[in-house]
Amino acid sequence: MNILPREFYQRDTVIVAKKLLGKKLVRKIGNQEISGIITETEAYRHEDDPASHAFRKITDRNKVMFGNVGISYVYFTYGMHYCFNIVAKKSKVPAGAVLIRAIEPDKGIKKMQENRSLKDIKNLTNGPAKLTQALNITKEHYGIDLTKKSEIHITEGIKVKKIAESQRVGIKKGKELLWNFKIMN
DNA sequence: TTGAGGATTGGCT
DNA sequence: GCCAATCCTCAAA
Repeated sequence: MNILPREFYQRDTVIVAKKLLGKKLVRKIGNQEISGIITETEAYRHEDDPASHAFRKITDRNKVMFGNVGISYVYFTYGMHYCFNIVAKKSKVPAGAVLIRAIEPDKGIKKMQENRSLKDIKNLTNGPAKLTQALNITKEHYGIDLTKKSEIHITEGIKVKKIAESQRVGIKKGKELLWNFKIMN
């Protein structure tokens, strides 16, 4: 399966968020492979988006959002959860990233069940902090290049028939923007 | 230097 | 439906 090239992420953040639906998120742990199809994403941009971590200015945490595209942005929140994002923006814009909110388990389901201490497949990776736990993604994976065949990368996946747009989840500002995207297959 | 709050989840009522 | 868990980040003083 082909890894998505850097240029894929060199477009408007909202476009990339939609295009990432149906793609495959692959996590390699030693010689084992865990993967899932991306089924829900959200776009977070820059100064036009008050909900974005990059809204105010560059800091130690959000600095990768201002850097090269196709890089992972992992952050820690609520004292117990990690969320996984991919830096994506057109070249004119200084910052932006796509939050991966849900995936559908593909390979390594048994390993995901171990990581989550849960058997129920439909609840394994259907939330932003659930999928990082299932794929064992932590702040160790902050700033890694997803266009290389490393621990985490994104490949071509399935065809998407229809995309549903809605308000983003769990934010206070910027709710009027319909930048949450889900697969409707 | 400090403390308020967070792109969430799961368990309990 | 409600709320605790839990700790890192950043804005404000």
